[in-house]
Amino acid sequence: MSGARRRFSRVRLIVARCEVRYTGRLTALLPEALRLLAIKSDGSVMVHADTGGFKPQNWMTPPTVIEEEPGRIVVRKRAGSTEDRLDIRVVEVVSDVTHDMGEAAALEKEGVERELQELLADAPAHCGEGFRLVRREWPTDIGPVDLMCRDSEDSWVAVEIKRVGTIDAVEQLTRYLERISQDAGFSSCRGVLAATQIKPQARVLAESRGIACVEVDPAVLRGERVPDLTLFAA
Amino acid sequence: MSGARRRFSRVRLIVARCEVRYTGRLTALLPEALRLLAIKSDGSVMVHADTGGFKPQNWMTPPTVIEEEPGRIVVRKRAGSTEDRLDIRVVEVVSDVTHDMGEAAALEKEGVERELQELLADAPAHCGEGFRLVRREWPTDIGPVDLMCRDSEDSWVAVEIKRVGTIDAVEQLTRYLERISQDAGFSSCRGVLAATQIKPQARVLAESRGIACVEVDPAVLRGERVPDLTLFAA
DNA sequence: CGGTAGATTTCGTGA
DNA sequence: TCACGAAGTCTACCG
Repeated sequence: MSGARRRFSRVRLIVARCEVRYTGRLTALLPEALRLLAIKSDGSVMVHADTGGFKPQNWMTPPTVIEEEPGRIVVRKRAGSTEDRLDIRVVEVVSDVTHDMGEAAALEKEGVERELQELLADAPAHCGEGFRLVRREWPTDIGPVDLMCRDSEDSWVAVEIKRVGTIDAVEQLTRYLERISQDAGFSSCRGVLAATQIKPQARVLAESRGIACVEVDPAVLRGERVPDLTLFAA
Repeated sequence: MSGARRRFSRVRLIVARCEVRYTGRLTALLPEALRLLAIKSDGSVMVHADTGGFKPQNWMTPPTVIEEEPGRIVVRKRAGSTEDRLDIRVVEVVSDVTHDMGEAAALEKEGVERELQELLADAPAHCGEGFRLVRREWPTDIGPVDLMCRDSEDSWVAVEIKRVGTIDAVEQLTRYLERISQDAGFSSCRGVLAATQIKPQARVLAESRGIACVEVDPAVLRGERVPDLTLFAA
């Protein structure tokens, strides 16, 4: 079944003078100009200009229905009770090619939050002195705590891990702590925010709520780099 | 000066079998496969597969430095103290075309939060009966309140405006209210969350904190649509 | 299918 | 330049 879909794996690239109108969550009009249209086999449609970085000027994400007739391409998509719609009025086609693409292997990433959580689960002491891991993804009814630990005095500590620690992360951890502390035995549970980078305002908010902040370096956790000696200097 | 730059307004499209490695904020590897490379004249580089929606599998946003030699394209970019780097090992080129693009006119948008704020500033009564606007973007030291109003009993009301009202919006408004209520004369200030759509969980959280929720319809605010009569029925 | 959290978020704006 | 907040965020995951 999925093999059958693979056969249609292709990208169509159209360079054309066109006007594009989007109606949906907002209304947007791209006046007539030369643009690049890219249509993927999964139904994605992108309208690119020569500038503007990685973001298309206009687009539609799958699942879509694409209708084409001479001088006109309409892309439609259900969006709740209404409909998102991309109307492309094609004035002149400069180029229109379709390329068959083979099966693309998956992207391998490292350095995202997931990996950070794995590294800190293996070395919880980087979150605080004497920390021992009790459980990763400790469940609460409003979502899982990234790491639940006990500290050197056997007190509970909930650790929230982010790549970038923002106010949102502090709010999230605060909600967990509110929830956890309602359970008997956890009333004294405290919180630690561990992140590769912690925003100043997040730090202020966290510390005003008694939440500790720890900046961690993934390279150090991976053992690729020797930690800054001053961290351990007496 | 800007005219000179315009002359190089173009997009280069390469379909090639290649392997792509990104190192920077994280490390990512795309194994060898047939992919679409798009290089814009502003220095943007995108690596697309046939699926995966509007987001490239790998990319680099301007400003970049692009170095090319046979079988290899390297895209580099300063990122703080380090360097972001996209290494493309090109095994086989299927197609390599460059298209000149004219000047693309600017995009016109409406319907975003900004417009909603303007509309509600002109008609604050849609946020609550008898509301009068005192000030838009009322400053606090943790950020501006969207609308500061007084209600029919002359009490202060802080209005937070969102397109979609989520838990985050409730948290944000809660912070403002905490901050505002520390000032003499504002201790009784209450909060209203106004949004075109309010998520059920956000509504529950808001109401548990005494924050009122109001769903507003931009079309009605613009006078394009007659409001649902049941809203005003006795 | 709806809701939540993550993202190389990107992108704009104001200090 | 930095930091924060919006975005047609998009996307993956979980219920």
